[in-house]
Amino acid sequence: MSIEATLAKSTVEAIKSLYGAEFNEEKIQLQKTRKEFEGDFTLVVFPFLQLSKKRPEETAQEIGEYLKANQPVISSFNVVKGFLNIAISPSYWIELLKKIDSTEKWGTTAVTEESPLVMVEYSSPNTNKPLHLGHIRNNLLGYALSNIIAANGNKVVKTNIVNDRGIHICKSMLAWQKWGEGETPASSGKKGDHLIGDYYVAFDKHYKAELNELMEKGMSKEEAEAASPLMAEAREMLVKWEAGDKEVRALWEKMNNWVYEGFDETYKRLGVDFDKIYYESDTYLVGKETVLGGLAEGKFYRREDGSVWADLTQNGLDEKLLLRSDGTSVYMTQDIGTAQLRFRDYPIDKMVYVVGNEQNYHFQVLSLLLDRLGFSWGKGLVHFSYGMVELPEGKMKSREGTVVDADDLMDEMINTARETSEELGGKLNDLTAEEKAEINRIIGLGALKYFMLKVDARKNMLFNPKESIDFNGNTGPFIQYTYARTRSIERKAAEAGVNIENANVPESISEKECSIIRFMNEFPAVVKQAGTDYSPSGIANYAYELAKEYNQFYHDFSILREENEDSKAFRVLLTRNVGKVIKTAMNLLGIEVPERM
RNA sequence: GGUUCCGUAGCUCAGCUGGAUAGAGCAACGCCCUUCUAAGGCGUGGGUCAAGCGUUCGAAUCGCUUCGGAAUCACCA
Repeated sequence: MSIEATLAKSTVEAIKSLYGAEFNEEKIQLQKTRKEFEGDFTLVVFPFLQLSKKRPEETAQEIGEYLKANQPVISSFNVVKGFLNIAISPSYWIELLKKIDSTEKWGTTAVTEESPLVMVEYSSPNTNKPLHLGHIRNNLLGYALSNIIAANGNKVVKTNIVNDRGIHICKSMLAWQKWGEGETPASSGKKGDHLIGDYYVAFDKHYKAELNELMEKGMSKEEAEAASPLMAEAREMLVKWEAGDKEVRALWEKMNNWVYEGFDETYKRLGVDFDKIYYESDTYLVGKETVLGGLAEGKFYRREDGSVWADLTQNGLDEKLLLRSDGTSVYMTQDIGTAQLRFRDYPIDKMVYVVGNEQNYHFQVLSLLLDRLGFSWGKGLVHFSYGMVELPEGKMKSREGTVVDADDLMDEMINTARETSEELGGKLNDLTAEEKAEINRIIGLGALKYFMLKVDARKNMLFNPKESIDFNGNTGPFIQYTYARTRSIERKAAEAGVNIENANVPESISEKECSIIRFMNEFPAVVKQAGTDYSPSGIANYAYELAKEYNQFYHDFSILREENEDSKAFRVLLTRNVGKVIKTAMNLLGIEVPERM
């Protein structure tokens, strides 16, 4: 039983014994004691006043005395107004530290045969342009979330649905045909996704020019858009694609493969991966079948023009189009098809979609439709809805060239890490170039990842490219730095022959040490909370707090210079486990930690 | 207009299942490297928790209203 549960249970007994009343154990308010007061846990006694019919101070005093008499782990208590501050004896914390040390994966729950299967969809790129800052947030959140869900004892299947078909792809293809002169990633040295992205931009440029020309001739904007020969060609290409035209399909495959090679590189560098990838070119027809099946069963209805709709007015929503009058699929149809295929492939208990908050409505509808179509997990699907990444000028706009490219940003972060470590007096000078590069990569990407993950996912966040991402303060590198220090202490302790395993328990330990162990005591609850809230930021902020706590300890206490052998061993043991917990937390976020930096 | 989300220090963000004097980091200004890694530590200044009303012993946190901002409401994806 955890210490908190023990205290809560004991408090219930105290209420019963002192006031002869029952009190629901779950309603007991036990919190961490604030720094400015003495103690480890604080019991809020206001809720008991009705039962005690006494003043808060008196009530707290009585309960405190009862607890102290009945729970040997309590070393002392004090009362401030209606707050009962309870101090836990150091021996308890020492035992806990040993337990943490001997628990292989402290804070995580093992997966068993019976564990539910959770599928997490994230990333979901279009194949017509490279990944940008918004995708970075998506990928990092999705990956971290998958780790957190897995750490809470679930089987996790990470999946990616690639939007590889549609008019936008045809635009790139057409532009490449017209102006590409056979350019390939190999011939130009460009990454495949960037190459295709350039042609997507080229299409837009020519299209805009064409519209302007037509508008100068007196057409309205709408008329010009309808009359644009370039757009007509793109549409024609899409029709050919859908008809399975050999030439178009071959070009499509060739160009998409360039993009995939580019994406793979970016994913690898970001450190994310997938267990199963779906392609919309495979799923959109399945969606159509499923919708037609639903139509036959009377779940949907057909309008006079032939289009198929779902009536969601009884759910407080509108009517939703599922198939166009020409029989082609819309976005929603594809998602239904993808769901169908996934359900065939895996025994899914829960589905989590990591998709931006701009699609809240879409997922509300999808949930209802999947439920109506008989998917057991449809109703309970989770749309992990995250906020946009904004620039100081507002939203990123590809047309205005304000998009922050994912590859460029990663390059920049790693460069900055290198410059910083050189400025700091070349602290890595005894390492080989490869070792240095590896550490700078870990730090640069750590800064980026932590920056993206520490803020509440559902909020829009601001990224200022000019001010860039910090390496000081509440950052990834600070936490990594703290970890590197713990590892350094461990190495030096081993060299000095400090005997951790068989050391005696020191006679006394400091408040700070108790406080750090109390911090580690919270870790399993933090992981659990992050799992139920789907909140990587909870883990991120915890890692920072723990690192900060240890840094203060590190500064104020001699660890290896401690005279008393037992104390020295104890502090090294503490250090080792702080490192262990930091590493686990960071790995849940998908952030690597360096052995030194 | 309907729906949903957001508004906390100059800036970026924590805190939100109601609890003590609202916290970090950045930026500014002091101090600390012959001392286990200074990407660090300590200190100073900085707040009408958007505003109002309500519920309560107690509200940044819950409810209602108003004001700001964002997203969405397509035979686009």
